[in-house]
Formats: sequence, structure tokens, C-alpha cells
Amino acid sequence: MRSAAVLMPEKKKKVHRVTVAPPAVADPKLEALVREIIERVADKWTMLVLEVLEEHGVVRFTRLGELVGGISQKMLTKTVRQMERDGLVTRTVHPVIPPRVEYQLTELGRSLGEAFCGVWIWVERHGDEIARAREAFERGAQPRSK
Amino acid sequence: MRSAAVLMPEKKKKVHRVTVAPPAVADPKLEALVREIIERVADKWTMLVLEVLEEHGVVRFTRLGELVGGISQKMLTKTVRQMERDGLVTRTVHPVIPPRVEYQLTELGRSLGEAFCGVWIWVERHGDEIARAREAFERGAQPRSK
DNA sequence: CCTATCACTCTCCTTTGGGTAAGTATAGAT
DNA sequence: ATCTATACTTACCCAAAGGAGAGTGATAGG
Repeated sequence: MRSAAVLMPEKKKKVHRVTVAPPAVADPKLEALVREIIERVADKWTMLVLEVLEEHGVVRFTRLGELVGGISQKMLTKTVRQMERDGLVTRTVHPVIPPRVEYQLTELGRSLGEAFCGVWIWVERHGDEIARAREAFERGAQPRSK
Repeated sequence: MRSAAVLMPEKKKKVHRVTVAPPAVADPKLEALVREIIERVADKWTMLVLEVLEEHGVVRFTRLGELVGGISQKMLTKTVRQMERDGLVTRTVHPVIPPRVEYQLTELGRSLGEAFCGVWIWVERHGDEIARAREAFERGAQPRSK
């Protein structure tokens, strides 16, 4: 707000340091892989579909959507295709007249589901603690700086 | 592409069924809570910050960014604030001159980190299988419909 | 005086996520 | 002839995610 730059046109430059935090990693290529998988798997819909398929076995498209709940056909298709591509589910098309497509987890998918099991349990067990922490935080209204 | 609707202006209506998949849930209110927590926690940055804090203990802002890698200050601040709000981390401000702020997991945060442990292990163990499945999928080039 | 440091915040802008609605193909039922 | 059901795809559109980069405030050190 205080016209400062106008007074000294070609000076500063400042460089200002990058905003993205560079190296500091221990294992570059393994890290990159892990990073990518995490990004793919740490997705709301993927986790939800995974859970549904884990406890319902073989499910067809529309039913899968109902079980997941609140997902649009578009996102369901996209999620399931991605999971197929990643080898987490199999997609079986029965060439009958009203089309019938069935999805189910592969061995790989099932193992991922099991790995997530701990998280589901955690959520069921500690979910309310988060709710309480959030309320307390809002109430306390953090006197951060200023 | 073939002007069909113009020929019969006020007829069909079709309703076309909703696109979002309604009820079909077993436990509405618990489901909603779980859903919300999952959405909050199944986030790339949250998972990454959680892991870094889990294995480095107490870390300050810039260092945390470097350890996570590839995160912008903006996202780091946001992620960490949210985690603080949810009671997963504590934020300690030391009122010294170049500011010094330290982050560390709470007991709750640590337990979540442990719950995710299974997923980290899974990724390390099966990550390459996903990579291979993906290649195979691309190569196979799915002859779906058409 | 200038500069650097830290932990942010703010603005600007592009990319992605994701919902809605409609279209498609096909066969059997009405 | 029209309707229905299934599993999609496509087009349109808006909102949120998230990067780039500059600004801030206080102070110690050159």
C-alpha cells in the first residue's frame, strides 16, 4: 500500500526463495513411486468402492453406486476404470441384452482392502474424538499472532 | 446429432432417473460421520504430513515442507491447520525473533499414523504390481464396446 | 541502511473434480 | 409403436484444489 517499488524501479529482484520445498528426500525413485500410489489410492471414492466390494463380493454397476452412496455415474465409472487399470478389480461383461457388468476385487485389491482395515477401525474408534477436538478448537478460537 | 427432439417438442419428459444413487445404506448417521472423516483423512497431503511427523517427531514449518517434498507453503499451512483443528497435531509457537513454530503429533495423530502403517507397508510391498498391471492394461488396450 | 530469516498470508490464475442432464444400443414386455 | 432397463459416454458447467510469486513484521547482523 505504501508505494515503494515505484521509487526504485530496477533494484531488488529478491529471488524470494521457491515456494515448493525441493529435495530433502532420502530415496528419490522409491519415494516417487510411493508418492504416486498414495495419490491414486488416497482418494475418497476409491476407498469407498474398495470397502463396498470387500464386503459384498461381486457387485454390478448400479448396485455398486447405491452401496457407495452419493456417487454420480460419471465418478463411479471413472473410479472403477482406474481401479481396473491398477489391477485392483476385475470387470466382467456378460453380453446379454440389458447389459450386465460385474465388478469384484482381485487378490491385489483384497490385500489393499485389508491394509485399509486398520484405518476403518481407527475411524470407528476415534471418529468422535475428532469431532470433539474440532468443537474445542472452534470454541477456543486460537489467538494466533496479532 | 440427428435432430430428434425438435420433431416432438412436448412429449417424452422421460424423468431419466437420478444420477446419484440414493439410500441403500445400513446406518445413516454413523455412515455420514465415517464418510466425513474419511474424506478429511484420505487426503494426499494429510497422509504425507502424518508420515513425516511420525518418523521425525517434532518438526518446524519449513523443514516439514522439505520433508514432505513438493508441497507449497499454502497447502502446507492449510493441511497442518486442519490437522491441528482435528486434534491430530499440536502447534507450538516460540515467540522469538525469527519465528519458530514446531509441530508434532498428538496421541490421536500417532494412533492414526499407526493405523495407516498397514497401507504404507502395502504400498511398499505391492506398488510394483500396480505399475505392472497398469502397463499390461495399456498394452491390452481394452476392446470395450465399439 | 540494507539484508536475511521464518512462518506465514494474499492475490492471481490454471487445472482438476465432480454434478446434471441427455444420448446410445438392444431386446423383450406392453 | 412405445416403454423399460442397464451401463455407460458426452457435453456443459461450476466450484474447489493448488501452484507461483509477492508482501509482512520483527530483529539480528553486515
